[in-house]
Amino acid sequence: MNPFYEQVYAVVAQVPFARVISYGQIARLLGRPRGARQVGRAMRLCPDHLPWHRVIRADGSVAGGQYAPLRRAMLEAEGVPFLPDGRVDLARFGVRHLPPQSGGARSSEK
DNA sequence: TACGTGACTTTGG
DNA sequence: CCCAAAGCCACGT
Repeated sequence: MNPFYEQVYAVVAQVPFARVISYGQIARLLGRPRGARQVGRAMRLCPDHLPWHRVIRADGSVAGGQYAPLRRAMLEAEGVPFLPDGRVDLARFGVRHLPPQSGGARSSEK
């Protein structure tokens, strides 16, 4: 397997509970700002031990084609609320840097 | 080796 | 605010 894929899996595995990240975000962390699609391709392999359901689009909408609704349910089960638009509030649940802390993502503030 | 496709992102109308 | 088009990278055929 190419190192890039392993890197993608590593990042996704580091994503904490009740938190989401976008394909482009992961790609950027790996040094491939244009590799968002390749991240999606890597996710397509769907490693069972990975929280692949925490990986969504940059706009907050859930991808995954046939499994999109399933992933949405999994996220809600973790405590990630979905907006009526069918999107996640990346401003509060979008991981900015790892490890993620309450900084900016706290639901008990302002 | 070349063409087509896609779990994406960003910019323009 | 919503819709459409272009750009990019890898993999499959």
